[in-house]
Amino acid sequence: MARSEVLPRSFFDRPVLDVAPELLGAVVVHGPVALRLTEVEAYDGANDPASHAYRGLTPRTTVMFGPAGHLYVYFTYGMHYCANLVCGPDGTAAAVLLRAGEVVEGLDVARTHRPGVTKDSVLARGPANLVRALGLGPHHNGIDVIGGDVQVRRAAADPGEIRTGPRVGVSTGATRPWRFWIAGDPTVSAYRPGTRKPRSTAR
DNA sequence: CCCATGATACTCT
DNA sequence: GAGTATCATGGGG
Repeated sequence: MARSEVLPRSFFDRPVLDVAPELLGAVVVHGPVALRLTEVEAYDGANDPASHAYRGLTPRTTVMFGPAGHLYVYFTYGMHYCANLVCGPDGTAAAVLLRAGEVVEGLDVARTHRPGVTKDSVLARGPANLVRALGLGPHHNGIDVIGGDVQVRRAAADPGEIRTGPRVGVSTGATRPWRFWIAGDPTVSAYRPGTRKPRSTAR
């Protein structure tokens, strides 16, 4: 039987809305820690007001405009790092934000990355927590995930279990249902489920 | 359980 | 100078 195959660059070098849902279930590996992705979001720089790259190339977004299969790590809210997988051809700025996952290997090491956390299901819940659980940091910005320090193994979630909804924390382009997660997964469910009751009255 | 708020520093205009 | 692809905590139900 096939051992888990490392995703090739061609997997990432496609439209980001195709790649994102297929990443659910895939396993990100860094050192002893392996993480099964349970929640991701797509960002499409050219067409997406919520993307960091929407306003064009800046020093920070250089990696997003580069070739597929590299890691884009950014700093936000004064204290957190988040990680994306760059998609699409060189010159475009699409990427998939890694929002949550389940630690499936190296649990002991992942716990040391998240001191004080007692429930394993929250080790990698939320994009900044995921980065910490994996032991990633700003120095991983731009690294190649094909044959490098960080890799992604192919594995697919049950298509019937995939849900979509609006992205978290974005103010512009918020209606686009470009968040994808695995239904009922404990690493996702407590974190802003897509079924918020809308306030009926206009404001 | 759910919601509201403060912390904190980098990036771009 | 304003905004931010967030998290942990604390209070109320």
